[in-house]
Amino acid sequence: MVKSVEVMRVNAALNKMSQLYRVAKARRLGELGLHPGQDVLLWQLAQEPDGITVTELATRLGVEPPTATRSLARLGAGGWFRREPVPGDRRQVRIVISEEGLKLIPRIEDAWNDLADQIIGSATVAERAIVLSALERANDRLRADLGDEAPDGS
Amino acid sequence: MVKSVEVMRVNAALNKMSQLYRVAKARRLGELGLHPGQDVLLWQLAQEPDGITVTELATRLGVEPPTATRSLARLGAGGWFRREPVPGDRRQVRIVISEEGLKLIPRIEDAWNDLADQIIGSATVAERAIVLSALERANDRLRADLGDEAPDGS
DNA sequence: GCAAGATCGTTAGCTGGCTATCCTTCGATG
DNA sequence: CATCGAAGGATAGCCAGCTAACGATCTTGC
Repeated sequence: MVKSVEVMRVNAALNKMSQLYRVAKARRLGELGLHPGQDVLLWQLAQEPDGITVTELATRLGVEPPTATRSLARLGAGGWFRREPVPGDRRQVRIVISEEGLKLIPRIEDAWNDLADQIIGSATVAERAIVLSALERANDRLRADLGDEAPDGS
Repeated sequence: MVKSVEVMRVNAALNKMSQLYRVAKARRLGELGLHPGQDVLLWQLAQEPDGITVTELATRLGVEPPTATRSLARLGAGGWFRREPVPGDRRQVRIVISEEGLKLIPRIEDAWNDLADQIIGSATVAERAIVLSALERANDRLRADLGDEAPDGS
């Protein structure tokens, strides 16, 4: 078991990080007319030019299907994607990113770049490697603890 | 500027961490009849036996006052705190934790311990030091970027 | 002493996460 | 071929974060 003082600091740091990261991202994305979460959604759509189903999208986002449905509903007004029926299965719908949506991708990636640089840019190469591996290992353990196996999507 | 591949991994890891940490915490807190966020709120109240104002609470939580108001409203039904008028200023209200609320604190801290252990327990002492310092430095930079100066509360 | 500005807390309305539930459609089984 | 279970998507309701804006109160300045 880890020391208690360390635990409190880790807990505090994680809580803050969780929140600050979200707020900082919200600010950057606001300039693009996007809200937090919509960036990852669009980016995932951009990875599959032929489109993906709602459930597949939710899985890649690491989110439950209802959340994906609602995000799409909010985002729908922007015209950044279209819905196409899947031949042979009338239950499914393919979500396909539009031209307008594709244009946003580079700007989204720029925003991510800025943020990541802000967060780990001050660390040395060696430190970054340790932090990154620690982060990914922590995620693995959390995932295992939750009995979940969703790929880490974005 | 950090390399792009690294950026993607950091971004992915942070997004996931943000989410997994919250879900894992939700599970632990659910056993105590609490929702995510309410743990930190109660813990902060416990740090000041004489109570604090809503605005002060919000500041310590690193949250906006309306969020604190609503969290208190939700939590109010549980009887974990009471409201006391502030002599000399009828605008303010002191939120004071109750006996019942105080009883939850050790169990909350236990939950945090479990989580932190799950996250950084597998790292060596040296790695933990690096990760912790990197996390705190990242938070400082994010805070500075946001032009905010809220103390990191919990 | 009165008016203008600042501060405290609350309410309203937006976003996004979750679970539970329902409807439609597909598949598998009798 | 008819039914019943499984799966995809959408809906409803809960929690929590934010900004904008309001009434009440205190403080400041004239």
